[in-house]
Amino acid sequence: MESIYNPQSIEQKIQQNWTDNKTFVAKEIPNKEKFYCLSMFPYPSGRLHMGHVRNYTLGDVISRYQRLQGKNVMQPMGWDAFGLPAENAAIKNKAAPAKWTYENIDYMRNQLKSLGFGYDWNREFATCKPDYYRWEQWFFTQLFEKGLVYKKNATVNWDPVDQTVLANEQVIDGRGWRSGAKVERKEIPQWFIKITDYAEELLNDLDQLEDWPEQVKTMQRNWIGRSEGVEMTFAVSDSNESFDIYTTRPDTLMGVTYVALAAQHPLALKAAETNVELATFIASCKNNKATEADMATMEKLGVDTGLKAIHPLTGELVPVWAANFVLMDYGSGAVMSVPGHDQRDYEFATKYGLDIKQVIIGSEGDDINVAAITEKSSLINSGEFDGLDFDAATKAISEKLTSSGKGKITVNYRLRDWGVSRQRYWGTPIPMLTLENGESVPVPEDQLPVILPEDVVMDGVKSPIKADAEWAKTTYNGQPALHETDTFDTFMESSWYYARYCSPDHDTGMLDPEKANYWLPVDQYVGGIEHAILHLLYSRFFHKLLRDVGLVNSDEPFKSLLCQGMVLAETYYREESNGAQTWIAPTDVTVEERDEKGAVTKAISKLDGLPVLSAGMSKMSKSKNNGIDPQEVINQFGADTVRLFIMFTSPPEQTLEWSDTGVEGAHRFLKRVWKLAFDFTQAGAAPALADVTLEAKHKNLRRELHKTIAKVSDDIGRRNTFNTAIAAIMELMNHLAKATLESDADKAVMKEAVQAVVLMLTPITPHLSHELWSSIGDGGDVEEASWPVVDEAALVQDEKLVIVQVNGKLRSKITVAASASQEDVEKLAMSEENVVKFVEDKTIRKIIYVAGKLLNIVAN
RNA sequence: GCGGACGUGGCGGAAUUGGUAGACGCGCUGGAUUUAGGUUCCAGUAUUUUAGGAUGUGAGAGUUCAAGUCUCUCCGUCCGCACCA
Repeated sequence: MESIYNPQSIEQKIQQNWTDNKTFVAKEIPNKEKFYCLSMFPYPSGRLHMGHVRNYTLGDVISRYQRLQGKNVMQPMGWDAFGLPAENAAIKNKAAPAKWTYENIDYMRNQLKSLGFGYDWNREFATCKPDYYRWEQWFFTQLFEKGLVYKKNATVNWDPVDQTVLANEQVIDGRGWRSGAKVERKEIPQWFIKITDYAEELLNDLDQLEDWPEQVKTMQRNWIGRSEGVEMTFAVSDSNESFDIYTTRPDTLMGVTYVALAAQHPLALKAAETNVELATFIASCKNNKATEADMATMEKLGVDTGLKAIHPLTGELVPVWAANFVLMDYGSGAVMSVPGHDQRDYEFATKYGLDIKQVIIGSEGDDINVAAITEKSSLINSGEFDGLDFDAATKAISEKLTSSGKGKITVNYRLRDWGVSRQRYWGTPIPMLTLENGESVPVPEDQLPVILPEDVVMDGVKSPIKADAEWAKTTYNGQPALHETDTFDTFMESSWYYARYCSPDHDTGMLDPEKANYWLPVDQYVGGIEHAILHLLYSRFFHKLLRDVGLVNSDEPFKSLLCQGMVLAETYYREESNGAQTWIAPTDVTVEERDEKGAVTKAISKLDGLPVLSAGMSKMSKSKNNGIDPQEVINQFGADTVRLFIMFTSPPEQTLEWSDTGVEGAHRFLKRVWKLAFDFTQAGAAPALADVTLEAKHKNLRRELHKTIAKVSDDIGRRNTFNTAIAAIMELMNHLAKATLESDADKAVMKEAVQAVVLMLTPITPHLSHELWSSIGDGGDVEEASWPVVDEAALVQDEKLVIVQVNGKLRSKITVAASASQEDVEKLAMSEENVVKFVEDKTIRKIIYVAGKLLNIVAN
């Protein structure tokens, strides 16, 4: 072997070896424990960024570790290939989105290969290919037949820049998640999937996901937003109209002094026909779609509709108001207002001079003249319900409403049905037809797939399949019909790709159920926290849909979930004369000075030598120009160094701060490992451990080794704390570097240790380990080797270090025989000079002994 | 406003079951090698000190023989949701 570690000369060769030997091609093997490890597939944007590298390194380390554990591992990779950036790039480059996408895929595939990830490339697919999306179209028509799909003319979020509809989830702070444009409201026909039919199950099944981060489950619970309450009907006085309201506080029903409708409520709209003030108010609400955060703090405004509603229990008349804070799409778009016991209603009532009635006893200090009493306690001023507490009152009142047919107990969800229509070109065509009579029918199965033409010209305004009037024309049962020209939300493709990997070439169905049920559920899913709600909720929903059409037999798609943190880097800028900031890439900056906190106080540009300002650490991004190109680091140090640095610097869920010196440190460590292995090969043949006599130093070294094996196995296999696993290997290396290589026993122990180090590093630095194993291994490739086993006998200590404390303070450390009794230890401790000094003029009150570990003498 | 996570050296971080606080790495200091720089190797690196110790994990209290770890109050940072009736 070479004496010097030279990653450039080995990595490519080894990657080729993996390809040639089909090392990572996975097959269903009955009676062998399977392990399906999946990292979230990338959008083919052009180049890998450091976030991808972190994500995929985590997945690869876990996969390779499980493989060494003897499991049948499947780790696939593919492309989330539909989406907006391809259209934008196409407009800019005057090329078709398909061409741009396929070129990016080719480039990024090579990048992934250069990082040495152990993917089964036979399973690769891109979601923009008809042999993938045809099954998505087929599935949608199945959902239509099952009544889980409907078309609705609805107010949607309209992104004026991207010219498309956004799902609620794609609106962030009132702006489009990609364009950042202020979202407007617009009414157009949309296709929806009834995810709300599965709300209860999506909520309840979160409880079985023991290996998901609590944070993600909490976010999903809040997003589904289940609440229990009562729905009741208020009749409108002097008319035959009525409307429903929803409340979670039926106990306060007797305190209702008015009701409030959403501005868009049908009754409000109708009343506005003869009420100019109301019409003006409704119009202003429509235009005033501020950001959601602003809305929460926005002034509560309303207008009296002039209508009177009849209280369902007392028969009293209460005024009906239209108010800007009532949401049309939650509950029924109307609320009963109890200003005495709801702070928002209280403020509204105070503002408009409406009655405030107390029906709940407050605690001491509460004053209905100052604020609403929102706690739950006993009822007053509520007639027959006086004295009841919240639960009893809720029960009694809802029973009374139910028996008189004026209300019922209901459950409400914050979750809305999933609008899947997009007015974009680069997506899966929605497989629906509009007949001449206006009826919508699914495209018959024998006419699927509806193919998206790839050879198109983007004009930047209209989708090519909308611009070409001929494209939509077709027939249905001999009658003229038109194809839907909208495409699916790209979350549709990513909602089932994990299942398609099990049988990517299956061409007679969406999935091959036998293969799908062999591999599913995914054992370990790795991806960004930004998908905590949308992608992960939709995938869970799709899995249940797949189950309900008999394609899979599990309830949940992802058994265990790991969400990696962001990658940060130093950020530098210059203040321009007009006040704008110009961001300067950290690779173009030389740091000259840091303060005692390590913050950069002086830095200059390498390009012009003039000073630049530091903005500290922030997420690697285009806008801050602080991305580090993985390719450049790979070229300089090799893939293994990048992988090691990323895994060592932070625990996986935390943010990772990029550091050039840290990368060098990781590289330095690999050079030391290489040197140790090289020196070992130069020392001559090593005899078997069984054939040598071990001295104390050998036993100590073996104990360190096996302690390390135990820790690394636990850290990687159970805790997912790769950083501490690597630290333990480094610590072991520090011991090994000091060991001599002279006697046969030296060599035998070193052989065991070097082999274990190389094996333990295999998941993290697979190229280095592969190469070293060919020189120091027992034959065969390291990918086929087994994870080192802890030798319990080597862990046994003849002597133990006992910490001696006096009154809880460390006074001495003594070494005792492992068999020593408490009495022996006490005697030894009492003979320690430093212990005697602290107890001699005191009375010993108590002695605490933790066997073989700690002795605490309590004295005063 | 609601929910969640977190707060430890110059920096990233470790301490898994309440039992030696600061593993490992970076940086820094000194030394060896070298014409020099770089590389590599060795030693040191929480604060303070009268060199015995004392202090120290955001602040304050509490429980305990023993608290970074458990309890309470407060402060701060980050993330998610946000007029949800």
